[in-house]
Amino acid sequence: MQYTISDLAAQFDISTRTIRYYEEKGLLTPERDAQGQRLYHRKDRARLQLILRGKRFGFSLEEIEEMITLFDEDRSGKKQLEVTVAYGEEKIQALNERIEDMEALRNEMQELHKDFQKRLQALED
Amino acid sequence: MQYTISDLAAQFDISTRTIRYYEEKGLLTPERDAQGQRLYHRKDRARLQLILRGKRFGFSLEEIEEMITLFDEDRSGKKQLEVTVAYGEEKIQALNERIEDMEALRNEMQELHKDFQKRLQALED
DNA sequence: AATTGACTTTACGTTAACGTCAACGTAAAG
DNA sequence: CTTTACGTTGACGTTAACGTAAAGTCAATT
Repeated sequence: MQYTISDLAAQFDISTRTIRYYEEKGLLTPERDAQGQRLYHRKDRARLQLILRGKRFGFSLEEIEEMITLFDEDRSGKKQLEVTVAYGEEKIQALNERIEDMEALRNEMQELHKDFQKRLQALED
Repeated sequence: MQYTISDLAAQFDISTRTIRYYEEKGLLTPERDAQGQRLYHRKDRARLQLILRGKRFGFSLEEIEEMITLFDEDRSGKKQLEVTVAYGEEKIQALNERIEDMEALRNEMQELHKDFQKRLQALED
């Protein structure tokens, strides 16, 4: 399964410029066909999806790059593996905190929402 | 309990410029003392906290403004209440989707992390 | 053969979210 | 009374993350 740049743009509802920009920044490295056109495969698509997901949580492209290259390179040496594992744990922990934080926000909003619903009920009686 | 601008800046580890910027954009409206200095109270502090929380999830200041004014104004009329309640439900739903999305990201990272741990274990035997 | 459509690169433009600097006011401390 | 610390309002600077326009390539269609 392979995609052209506008295929991906359509799928994710972003501009081709955006995709090329991610490549400029080193976040994507698609193949090229005989005419020099970009060819994206399953793996490139997954990467793009990760990028967009990260963006939705307020991570900068720089942070996202860190996160995806973290588990992407050949880290065969033991030392390298140790660093990767330790750093990965940090990142996952940070993610967990963020999730909790977001749940707190949702709960706050739900409380407020309940209040408003009550007031509406009172009016409807 | 009241705070000066640098009190808040220190508490949240942001610059005073940032706080003034949020005021420029209408997100904060602190009192002024006799000398024209900004005075922040409990409610202002809570608002700032909400703003910063929203930022961490990649919401723009414009979106954040929407969310905080949503439950902030005097919406006494039934029509107003209905609109607020309906809109609030939408926002909460969006938040929930975002939380799920974030959990998906965390799970992906955890899977990768496990792989690396296994490879490390294999080396250590 | 000419047009259409999708792609390419290069380069300048734009906006949000601040940083930074200048010039000034005020109040407390030494 | 001067210094120090903290506040104020402009106003210009900066950076990330794209938008947009120009000029060209290539393959398929008319």
